[in-house]
Amino acid sequence: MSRKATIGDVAKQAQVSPTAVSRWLNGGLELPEATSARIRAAVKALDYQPHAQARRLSKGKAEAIGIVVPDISNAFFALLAGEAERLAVASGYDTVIWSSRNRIERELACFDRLRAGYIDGLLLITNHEDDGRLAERIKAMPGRVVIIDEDVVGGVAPAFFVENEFGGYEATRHLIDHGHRRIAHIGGPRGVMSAHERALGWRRALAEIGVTPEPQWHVFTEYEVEPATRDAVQLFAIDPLPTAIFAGSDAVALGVMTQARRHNVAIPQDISLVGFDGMPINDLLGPPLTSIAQPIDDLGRRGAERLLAMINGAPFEPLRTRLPVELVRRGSVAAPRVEKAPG
Amino acid sequence: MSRKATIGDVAKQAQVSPTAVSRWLNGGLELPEATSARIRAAVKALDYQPHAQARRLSKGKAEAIGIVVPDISNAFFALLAGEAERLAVASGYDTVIWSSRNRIERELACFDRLRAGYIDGLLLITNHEDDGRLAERIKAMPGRVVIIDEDVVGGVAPAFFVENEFGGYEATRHLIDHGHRRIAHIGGPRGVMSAHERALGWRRALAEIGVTPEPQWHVFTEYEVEPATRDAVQLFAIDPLPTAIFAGSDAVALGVMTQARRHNVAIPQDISLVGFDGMPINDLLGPPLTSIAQPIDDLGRRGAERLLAMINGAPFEPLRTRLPVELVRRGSVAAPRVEKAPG
DNA sequence: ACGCTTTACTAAAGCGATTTACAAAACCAC
DNA sequence: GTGGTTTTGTAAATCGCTTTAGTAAAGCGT
Repeated sequence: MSRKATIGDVAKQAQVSPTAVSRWLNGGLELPEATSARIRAAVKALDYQPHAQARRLSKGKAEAIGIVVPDISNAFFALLAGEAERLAVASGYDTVIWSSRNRIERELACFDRLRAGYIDGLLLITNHEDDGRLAERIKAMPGRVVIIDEDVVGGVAPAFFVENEFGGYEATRHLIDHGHRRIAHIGGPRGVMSAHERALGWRRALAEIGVTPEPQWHVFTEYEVEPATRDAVQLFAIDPLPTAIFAGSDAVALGVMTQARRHNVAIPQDISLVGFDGMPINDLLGPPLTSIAQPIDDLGRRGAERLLAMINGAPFEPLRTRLPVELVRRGSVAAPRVEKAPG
Repeated sequence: MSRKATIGDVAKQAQVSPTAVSRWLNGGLELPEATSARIRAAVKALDYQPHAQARRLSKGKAEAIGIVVPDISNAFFALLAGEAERLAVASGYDTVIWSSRNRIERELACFDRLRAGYIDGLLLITNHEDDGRLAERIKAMPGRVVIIDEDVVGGVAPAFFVENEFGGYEATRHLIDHGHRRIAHIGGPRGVMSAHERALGWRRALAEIGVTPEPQWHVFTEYEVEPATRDAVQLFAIDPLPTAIFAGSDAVALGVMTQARRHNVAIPQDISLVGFDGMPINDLLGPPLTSIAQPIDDLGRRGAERLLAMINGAPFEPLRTRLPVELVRRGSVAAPRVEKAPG
């Protein structure tokens, strides 16, 4: 079994110099048909393919971008990453998807790969509060990073978020419109922008009807099914039970649904529920989950677009873009069984 | 803004040769404490990190593996890839996840990356019938490819599958045990091993009770929600309606559930349903989906394990390993409303 | 037939590491 | 103080490709 063919082998077989082969292949050299034909034939015969590392070392570009997601087995992130990847591939870039498991060390490792030239740019999707290290790395690589979905405080980079506050407001407003007043909220962790903003929207809607949420109405958890399932228990310990719950993400809503089932609480008969994300599967849940839909595709696509543009020389402007959200009505909201008369 | 530090910069600062730095960093050189301290200091001061492409070119290894999945936004593959990635990372390997969108050209492109030295090995998860090209590529890279979940006919490589036939049998048997006899099957595409085997199990169970399925009882689709939703229509056109359906995957079952809803058919009251995969979310569907659970974690883990072992010199043995499946009872199966007396 | 432009290439210098082969200095035994 | 060994390194080749700078030959106008 012979070694892989190099550009030298091709050159020899085509009776030209390696330079000629390289330049011809990369489109920088016009050659008479006879010569190109010989090169073409040699490439074909030897099944030549440039060595990726060598090519990249030489060019000083990796022609690849990285996408960091907290957890690739979370459907939301898988969708997001999938969309970003689709765009990158269409632009001729390789895509490396990393699952950080929400551990900052893993995220920092991705920045190392960026610095190491393994990738040209990074699409960062994080899920937790930064201790300053992420922001610092981002600052160190201007024009190489785009932030999606969740903020990194002090991270100077283009960013694409959704209208979290408005989404929280809409979700709560929707519940209020059905007659609810005792509306609890289980959302993402403290110190995380999206969680904070969604909770603000929830508070604002409640404030509009003169309701001040009691402290235990607000439960903090993570944006994943398992922690949410664990923490959702607290909701069912509130006395009197809330008549509705606004969950900070669909994964969190899944956790609430699991606990509701365990506590023999029927949704929406006993408690109404609104999620946030608008995952396609919501339609098929029992009951179908009403949710604030994010433009997941756009988020991934526009993030990747911006990153590629910057890599290819577009000016570095750390703009923050907000994308709209939309309430999608399904089956998890109904009027409350019995609602106290307002104080 | 200064250029990234190279090994030469470190060497200069530490007053030694680049060779010394390289060898010391890679553990090949014992140095007196004074010298190592200088190198350590220089590395720290310059925030030195070896250039990935250069290192890889030099070493002739990429220290990375690739994982090809049909669609990363499909939860089953996301879970599988996530688990394989976890293991690879734990072994110090980078992981590149590619979404092939089930297009063979995209899969072949991954083989090109393997040949190009961009990765050291490939974990192949495919979903469709091969036209011979995949098998050929696999053969050309012995010891570099491991196949998971779905066969590539003629692909000579270690492979990890599940007990598809037994799973199909169990699923159908479970329905039969509830009194069903008119059991339809909507499964994966023609020419795909898992689909074929699961259907065989279905036929065997039916044969045991003397039932020969009519041709229209067997619907072919793809293992994705959207095509399955489209094709599931055929099931609801069968007259008389089957009392139960065995879906070839949970995604397919989701499609069936969608159509059932549209046709006003209640699961499990009007029709019972069994899926295949055992996705965690099945618990939260309406109704919770009874399904044949695959050991997804094991599939990913053992595949990655084998691949890494081979990359590191373990002998190449193209063994096919079968992993067990297990029926998980949830809420989508009930006794039929009315069952015809046996012929 | 001379100079100028165009055509059709090539030599050689990188890219940033690793690795092999070798050497100066220090140490040690006798 | 001589020969051998160990310690502490280094010079230079190498990986496979790209790219800059340049040249020989052909074509062309006059």
